[in-house]
Amino acid sequence: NIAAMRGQLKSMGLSLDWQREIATCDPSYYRHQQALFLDFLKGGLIERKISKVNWDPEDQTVLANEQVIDGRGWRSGALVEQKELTQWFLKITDFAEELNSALDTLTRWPEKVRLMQKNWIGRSEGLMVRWALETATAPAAFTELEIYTTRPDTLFGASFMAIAPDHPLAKAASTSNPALAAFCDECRRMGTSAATLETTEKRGFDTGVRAVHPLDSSWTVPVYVANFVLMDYGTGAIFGCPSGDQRDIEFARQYGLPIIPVVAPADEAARAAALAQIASGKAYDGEGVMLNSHFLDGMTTQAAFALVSDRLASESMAGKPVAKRKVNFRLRDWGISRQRYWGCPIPIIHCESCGVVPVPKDQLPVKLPEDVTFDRPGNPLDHHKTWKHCACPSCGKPARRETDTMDTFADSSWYFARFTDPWTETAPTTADAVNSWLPVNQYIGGIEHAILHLLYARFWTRAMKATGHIAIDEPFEGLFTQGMVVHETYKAPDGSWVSPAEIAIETDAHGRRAVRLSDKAEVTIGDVEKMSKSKRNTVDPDDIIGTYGADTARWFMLSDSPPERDVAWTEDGVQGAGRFVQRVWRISGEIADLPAAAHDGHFGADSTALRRAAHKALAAVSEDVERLRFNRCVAHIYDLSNAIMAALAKVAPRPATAAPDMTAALHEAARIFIQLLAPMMPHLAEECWHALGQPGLVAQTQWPVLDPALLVEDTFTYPVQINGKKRADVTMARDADGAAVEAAVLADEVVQRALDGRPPRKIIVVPGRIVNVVV
RNA sequence: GCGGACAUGGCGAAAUGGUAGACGCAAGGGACUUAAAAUCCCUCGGUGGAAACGCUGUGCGGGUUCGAGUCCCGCUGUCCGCACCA
Repeated sequence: NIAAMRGQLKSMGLSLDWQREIATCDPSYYRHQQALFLDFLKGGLIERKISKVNWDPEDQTVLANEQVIDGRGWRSGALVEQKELTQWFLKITDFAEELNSALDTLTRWPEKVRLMQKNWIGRSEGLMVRWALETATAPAAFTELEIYTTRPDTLFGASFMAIAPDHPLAKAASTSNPALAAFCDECRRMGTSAATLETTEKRGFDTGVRAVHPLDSSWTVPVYVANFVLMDYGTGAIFGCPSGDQRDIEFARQYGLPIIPVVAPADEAARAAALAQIASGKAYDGEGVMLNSHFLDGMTTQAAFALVSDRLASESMAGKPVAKRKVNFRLRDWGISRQRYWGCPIPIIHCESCGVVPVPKDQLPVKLPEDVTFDRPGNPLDHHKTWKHCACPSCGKPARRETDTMDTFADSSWYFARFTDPWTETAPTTADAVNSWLPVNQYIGGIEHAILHLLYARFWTRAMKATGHIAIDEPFEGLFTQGMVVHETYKAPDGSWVSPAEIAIETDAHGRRAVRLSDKAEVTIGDVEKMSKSKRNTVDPDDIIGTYGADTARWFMLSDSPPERDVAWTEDGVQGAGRFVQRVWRISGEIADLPAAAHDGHFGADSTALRRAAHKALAAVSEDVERLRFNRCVAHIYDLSNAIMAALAKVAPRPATAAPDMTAALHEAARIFIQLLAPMMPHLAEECWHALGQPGLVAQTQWPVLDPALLVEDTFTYPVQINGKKRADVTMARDADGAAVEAAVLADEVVQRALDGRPPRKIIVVPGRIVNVVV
């Protein structure tokens, strides 16, 4: 099946879950993923480092931040521990700059996705500044404190320094200060969930350490440990400029620290407003002109930024520059270690004497044991009696396998590359195949993959390039994010959710009511929401296919909404699609039954009108299908269906005597009709194609050839506006010139009445479009 | 808090700055039928009118334009992403 899939990859998209499933069913896939891991490790793209995680001691699992429910760090009754784990990290941050800047080259990606990735990568330009510490106040061996700031221009507004509770200086100062140590502990227990952050007040603890201002050695500021400073961004230390930062101003007001306005807009009124705003406790973080800033006064913020940066960079302290420019990223390295059974084993062996030893490539793949149990918390691989015990490939002594498995995002980060030559066993990819097939022309997935999957795949592709497995940077040339299928929700009187299959909808002039089938209880119709098991608003694909067929289901989904938007699954809508399926079959049958008569190639008015309709639909569908506007394709096909029905109605009373030109036109229209709908209703289309007496499969036919002459009408009916409002129609020959159109419009009765004898002030003729008369 | 998107009938939605509501669903009326289903025909933004036709209408307030659902400015609302990122 992978072989069959291969030819389609270029042109079609599959859902990520399908792709992932296909990829991981391939027994050789993990072998190559493990080989890639080892290549990445060798290439310095992977490192093993200590990371702090939320640990649920009861379930023995790592918790994601969003799983740590309440602010005190509890989850399902158990206290969440902060635990340090040694984990494997892919060094995506090494590519942060490139992953960010290359987003601009992805012109066929939705703007929204590119923006989300930009925000996620979070590039910022700033300055690293070293502040000297007053020796008498600082713990031994601490002579300076380095901070990161994006606003060096506001340095004269500094009134305090703040460091993270995990900052080395905080730890050192804690040793002689139990109260400070207690405060740091409390901060660590704080949750990091959004809800917690919103409600938590800014709190700090004065360490007693004082720092010397880099631009004025006579000026010192206190160093606090603060609960809002993050250890893993920048240096884990900041300088507080209350007038220019909302967090800092809250902190300063709480602890009675100075608030010095240093930036205000140049405009006098705006300046007063900004100063008043600061006085009332709201920071001004915009741009403007410097004040209260000594040699910077009067400069723009940009100029001050540059001057301070240059000046501090040229000054030196303890033999090194005081400051240097630094680009920082919000993006973190990708921790791929999972303490789970399901996933690709990490091909590493830990040896007491040799340390971390890669599994030799000829011993790959490291396979998961099949005799595992899930009867207790924790990682089954770790509990397995024999699996992890092995000999060190290097020294032969007893050693231990890595029991962590890879994040499954690793699997989905390169399957598209493997698919280009899935039979090769000697390497993950073969150069000719992978470089000729990739990048994927059109990728399709849900918006939920906007950041993680798509960013990881972009990174992994670059990593494979660095290790010589591929020659491209960007895996996906075009990206389309499709919507979800959503459904109404239903709630019984007792508040329980009721599934769509258990209810009946009654509709009358007063509206819609829902009743539970089992007990006739009135059911409340709720919002249309993403299908979920918990709200029971799901429909079973097997039921739909059993009742209506796959073509009906597909047709309905394509017809209802543009593909990037959610589509609401409704029983009425599916029934409508089902009726259309019947109609298509009927049309095919009726036209197939028309006697075939000799035709001389001349078409009369009625048959030409039908041919125009067919070719117009062909032109419109051809264009819209390329642009993935399937709901419009459906509308055009309905148009054509209506035109064919109308034509059929005329010949229906006596089909045996139908004019040969009309018969020919109907057959042509039917063929085009079936070919247009074949991509959306493939099964029905084949049946109809056969019924029409056409040879072979419609799927194998050439797309119909458009006759452009049929798109051009001989006449054009101009809408005539008077002062921008449509008041009349004037039908002209297609090639009538502007003057002729103008004359005809002015002669029109409605226009004459509006002009009331006066000449028009102005008349605009847009050839082939519209006429507007200004009176 | 920061960033972004969107707002059109009872509903899903159409509309390169050029006839707002294509196409479909729902609803109402009719034909066929003993009846129902299916099928076919008609009506379907609001409002006035017997009708012809008129007025009005794309969240709200302005602006640009011969002409704005579409472009610009300011609001309101909804949704999405990120979020103590210095």
